Amino acid sequence: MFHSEPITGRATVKLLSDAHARLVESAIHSAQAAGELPPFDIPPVEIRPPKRSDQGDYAAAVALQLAKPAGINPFDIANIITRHLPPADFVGAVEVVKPGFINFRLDETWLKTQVEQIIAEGDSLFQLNLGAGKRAQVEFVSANPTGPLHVGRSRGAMVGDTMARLLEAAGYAVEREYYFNNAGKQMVDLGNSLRIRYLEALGQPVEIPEQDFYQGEYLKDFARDLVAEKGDSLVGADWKPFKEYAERRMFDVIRATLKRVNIEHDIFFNENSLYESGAVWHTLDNLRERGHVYQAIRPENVANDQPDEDEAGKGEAVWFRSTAFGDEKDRVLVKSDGSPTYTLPDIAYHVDKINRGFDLLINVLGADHGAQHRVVKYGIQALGLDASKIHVILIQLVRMIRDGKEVRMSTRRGDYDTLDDLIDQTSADVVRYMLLARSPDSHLNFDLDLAVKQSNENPVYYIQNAHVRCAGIFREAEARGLTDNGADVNLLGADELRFIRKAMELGEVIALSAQTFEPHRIAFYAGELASLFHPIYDNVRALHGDVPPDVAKARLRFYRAAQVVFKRVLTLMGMSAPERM
RNA sequence: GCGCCCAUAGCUCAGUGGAUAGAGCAUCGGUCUUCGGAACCGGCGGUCGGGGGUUCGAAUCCCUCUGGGCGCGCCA
Repeated sequence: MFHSEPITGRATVKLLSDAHARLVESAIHSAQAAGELPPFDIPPVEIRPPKRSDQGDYAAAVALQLAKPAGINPFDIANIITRHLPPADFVGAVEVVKPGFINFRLDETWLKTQVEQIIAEGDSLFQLNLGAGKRAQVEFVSANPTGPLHVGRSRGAMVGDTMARLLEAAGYAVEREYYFNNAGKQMVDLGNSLRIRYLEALGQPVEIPEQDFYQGEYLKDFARDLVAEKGDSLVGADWKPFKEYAERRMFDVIRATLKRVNIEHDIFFNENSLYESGAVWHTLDNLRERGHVYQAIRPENVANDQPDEDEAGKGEAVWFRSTAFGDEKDRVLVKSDGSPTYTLPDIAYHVDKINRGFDLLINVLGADHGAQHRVVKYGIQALGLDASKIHVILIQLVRMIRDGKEVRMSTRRGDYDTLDDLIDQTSADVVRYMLLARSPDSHLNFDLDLAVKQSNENPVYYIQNAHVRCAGIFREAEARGLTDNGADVNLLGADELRFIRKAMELGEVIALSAQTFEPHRIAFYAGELASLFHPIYDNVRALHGDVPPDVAKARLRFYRAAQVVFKRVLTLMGMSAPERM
């Protein structure tokens, strides 16, 4: 039996779409109870702000959906629902329109009270409890320490960190994790590359290899420092001490770079620890016990009358029968030489994550890893664990555009555009925004020329300027000895309320982003908010013209609230909220 | 060949099966010179890649074709 609870505004209503939906559900139930609507299962009621403002602040299309199951025309259904709507202080006018839309208008008096509410919530504005008591982990960046972060990786960094911030706002306890491998051939190459640079720095004749050599300038810097520290004591050493030194320095560089864009990971997880703990082989044993593994020269389910050329000389490998879970082919877990492929420790890693008790695991990966993560999920399923906790945000690749042409990147060749370079040329805020403000599914053309421009073509400044303007008003107000203390928000006008309406959608943006794993939404919302703000700033003067003192005070109060909203939104994007520009 | 992603204004891109598809830039014209103009207002600009289908309703879901990106290792 549906129990309708009184719905009140004030401090409690943070998700207005949801609140309206509950009103409608309640109305349908009571209409059914009264016999005005026939019994039927109520579909999920979805309510959201319509595109056009003359269609209300929140609109419901349920009546259209219900026409068939109810056997009544949608316009009548809408009217019946409207009659049974329970009272709520945030609801103003309710209108039923043509085919059967129910358009809600927010109550203006209630809306005005939200100005004070926004100011009271401050930095925790629209802090939700959707994830209350739940732990989420976001794994992102996860670049091996072979070089500085380049721009391609950076997109995942911004998306991952913003996702983490939004999950925090939704109420989750969030951990940020960086997974890395320091044991592979890449790292041997890195050690050898530094060894050569070291010898070079000592003035010894060296030959720069054509292959397997990292050419970046940073290794020359490391080499100089290493000479200063150790002199020529490492001349006879192999790659190992160089690899260790390079790794440590590289992580310092990477961490410092991430710090510049307000990203700090809680945990750096070394793949190697999975070997040290035995987790890798334990995972394999578990898979074997469950019968998902077999030993063979080639996968068992391919036609074997024609052996592959490259199978020649290879012994038996250990295969994971991933086809049983929908994979297109089985995967090798252990090579014939006895060493594991990347897949096995990756599965072990995710087992480890799940065992750490997270309710939600988010992986931010580049599109080039799209196939790999599926194999991991199959592995998790094979082990009888809940793979549905794992959600992958697959990021399409970034193309750097300069002078209208694509700029190719390669970490190994050394002619990449590093994230540090990019920040130097623009700013941390510009980089964060431009890499965030795109759907992950969409390829991102990063226009270097535009990013460098500090003009109105650049949306970042437009948004931040809204915050700057609010701060400016209060600097001016202070200089004139004015305050917003004791303001009467009832004196606010329609322009200001239009902004407050939009501000009240922030909760939905946070909730939706967290539920759909689409952090880019906040970036577009920020732009919309700013484009509502600037005209108001121009038209609604607080300190200028013949504005009555009490009205001026109320407007100051409004700008106080606007500043809170912009600061919150900018912070959610990991950007600064400057007071001046 | 197979799998995943993409195709929306001149450009870069939003768009949770709903009402007349939006924004920024570019372009053309206007406001205005300040509570910091990195601003405001208006105009121009679209057969949502083509074709079928599902639905009361499709840019959105399904099929297909075309054109792009990525992936299809006993690499990581």
